[in-house]
Amino acid sequence: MASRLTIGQVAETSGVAAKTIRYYEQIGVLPAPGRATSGYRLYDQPGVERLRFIRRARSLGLPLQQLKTLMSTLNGGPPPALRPRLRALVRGQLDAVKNRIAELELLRQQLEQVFQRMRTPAPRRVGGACQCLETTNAPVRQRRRQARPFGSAEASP
Amino acid sequence: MASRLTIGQVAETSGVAAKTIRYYEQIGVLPAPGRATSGYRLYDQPGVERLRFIRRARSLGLPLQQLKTLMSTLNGGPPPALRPRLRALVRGQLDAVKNRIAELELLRQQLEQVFQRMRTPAPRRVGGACQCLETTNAPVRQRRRQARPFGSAEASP
DNA sequence: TCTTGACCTTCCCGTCGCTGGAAGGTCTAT
DNA sequence: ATAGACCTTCCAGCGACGGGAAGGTCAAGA
Repeated sequence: MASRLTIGQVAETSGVAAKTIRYYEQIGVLPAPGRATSGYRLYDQPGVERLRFIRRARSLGLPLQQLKTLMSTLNGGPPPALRPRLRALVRGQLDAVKNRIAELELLRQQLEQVFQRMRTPAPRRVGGACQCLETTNAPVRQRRRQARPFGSAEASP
Repeated sequence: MASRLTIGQVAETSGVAAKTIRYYEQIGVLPAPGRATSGYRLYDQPGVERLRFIRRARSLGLPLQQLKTLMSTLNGGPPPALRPRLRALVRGQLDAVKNRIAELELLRQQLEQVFQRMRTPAPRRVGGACQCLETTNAPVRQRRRQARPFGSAEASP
C-alpha cells in the first residue's frame, strides 16, 4: 500500500503550514488530493512532491499567480515542454529581486541620512517634527484643475 | 482668510491620492479636517503639513500603525517630546531594511544558481520538474505526532 | 467501553496599505 | 441650463496567509 499522509503529516515533513496547504488548494495552485471516508485529505508521493516544488519556488519569491499557471502546465504536460517557461519565470524573478535590492539600498541610504541628522539637536525651522524626515522631494503630478483656495473662483477674462 | 484646500488640491500639491488621504483619516492617522457646508473636506496649512510628514515617513517605509501612535503624540504635545520615539522608529526601520536587503541578497544568489543550472540540458532524475528549483533544504519542524502513513496504527507493546 | 485530546473539516474574519467602482451630491464655466 | 470635473459615502478586492469557532474523527490509555 502506498503511503498516504494527512495534511498535518505533510505539513510537518514539508515545513508548510496545513492552513497554507489548504489555501494553495483553494486558489488552484495545488490539485485537490484524495480523501479518506472521514473526509480527511490524503496525500500521495506526487502530491507531496508538488508541494515541495511550490515551497521551493515560494522561498525564491515566485508569486503564487505565476506558480498557478506553471503548475497547470506541469500537471498537464511533460516537464521538457515547460522548461523554457520556468526559465523565463526565474529570469524575471531574478531581475525583480535585483531591482528590489537597488530600491532598498537607496532607502537604506536615506534612512541612514535621516538617522544621522536626528542625532543633532534640532534644526527648528517651521512645522516642528515635519522636517526631520526630509531627504529628497517626491515629484508632484499635475492634474486638470489648478490648486487654489476653495471658494476663490476667478472671474472669466 | 487662511487658504483652505479641498482634498483634490491637497492631493495634487502633496502627491498623495485623495483616496489615500481619506483612508489615513479613516484609520486615524490624520485628524478629521473641517468641512464646507457642502460636506467637502477643507484643509488648512497644518493639515497639509501633517500629510507631508506622513508621506515622507511612508516613503521611508514606516508602517501606518506606528505613525498613528506617533501622530497622536504629535497632535497632543510639543515635537521635542516625540523626537526620541521617531528616532527609535527610524532606527528600527533601518535595521528592518538592512535585514531585508540581506535576505534578498541570499535570494538573488539562489536564483542565479538556479538560473545557471537551468542552462544545462536537464539532470533528469526522479520527479520531473521538481528538482529544477532545488537550492537548499528548509528546516523541518518537529510536532507531537510522528509522520507515518494514515491508518497504520502501531499496536501498543 | 469510555474518555481524552490531538488531529481533521469548513467557514468567516483580520491583516497591510491602499485602489477601484458605484451611486449620488456640489461646484464652476459656458 | 447644462456639462463635466469635482466631491461624498459605502463596499469590495488585492496577496498570502493566520486566528479562531464549531464540530467531526482517530488513536491510545484506563
